[in-house]
Amino acid sequence: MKIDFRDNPELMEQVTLDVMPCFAIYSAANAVTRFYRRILAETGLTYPQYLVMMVLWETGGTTMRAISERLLLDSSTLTPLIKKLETQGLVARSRNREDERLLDVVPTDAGLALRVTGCEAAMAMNAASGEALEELQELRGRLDKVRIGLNEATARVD
Amino acid sequence: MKIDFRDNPELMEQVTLDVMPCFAIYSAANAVTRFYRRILAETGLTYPQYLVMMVLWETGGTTMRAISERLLLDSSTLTPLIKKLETQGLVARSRNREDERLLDVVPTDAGLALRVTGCEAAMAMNAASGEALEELQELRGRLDKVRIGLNEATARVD
DNA sequence: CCCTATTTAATCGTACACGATTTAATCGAC
DNA sequence: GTCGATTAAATCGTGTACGATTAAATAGGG
Repeated sequence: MKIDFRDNPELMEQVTLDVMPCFAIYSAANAVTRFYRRILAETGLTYPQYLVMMVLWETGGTTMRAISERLLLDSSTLTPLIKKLETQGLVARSRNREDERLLDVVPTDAGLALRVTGCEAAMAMNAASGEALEELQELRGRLDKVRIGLNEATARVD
Repeated sequence: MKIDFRDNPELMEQVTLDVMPCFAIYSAANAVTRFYRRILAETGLTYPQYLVMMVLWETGGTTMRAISERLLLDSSTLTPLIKKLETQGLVARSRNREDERLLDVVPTDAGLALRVTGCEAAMAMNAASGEALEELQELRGRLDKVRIGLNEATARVD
């Protein structure tokens, strides 16, 4: 099963972008953020900002640590992003009373008010994909498995 | 089939990150670039740079315009990226003789030499995903359909 | 042939991602 | 309790993505 491309250089021609699932994932992700850019324009949210708001809508407010675990993004990505949400008046940031290391992030009324548009955006993206909801859920399940496999393989090297 | 969340606010609770295929795509794409960061470290390539090299390995050299169409990335992303590949000695950039608007991009010997490692990286990513090749191809097909649907929907607004 | 419309790269500004490092708070073994 | 280890955010540097704009080259109708 192990292929040595050095011994069979002609096999390299079989490895093309067209058959690489990683490129399909990468390219679909770019298409997702492009799509949401349009549909979220009225809210002023970018797609990653929208994901943070999703977590806050679901939880009603939580810590940056929890957002980081949920979205698999680290503090160096989330800190400036959440600060921007704060300046837009959509969230409030404050240190946690019990543990001052933690940052509480809570949606404001203005932030909560965007939830309707947010839900409509999610439905619009499902519709635009041209796939049935059932197929999309199957796709989602497979992607989750791939993501877990890749992240475990990446972590294993540490 | 059309849902008005304003009339049924309780339905918004059904719209969660867990069921959103867009988040699965986005998050899997982050996992892909994280995984390749490790495996491509020895080549000094980032994942997007690797994709450009894939196009050059397949074509033997082409124009920026063709790379842009193949990868669905525009010149504002590709120009600095390909300039970096040039300073790393992996590609040569030159204006096309027939049409001076076009930029020819050709792999150097050093660039061609990375192809073996590049093919091994693609195989490693397939293995790390934990899915069979057949499943990965099915996944790829579905993602292609979703990407096309999303990009058409995004373009339709123009 | 000329002049406008189109096409292609490049440039600029904004916003992610993430590795590496720093700082401050908490934990825990003793 | 104290101090070294751990944890959480923030900071910094590098490298994408992409909309908007610019500059240069080509195409094409009169």
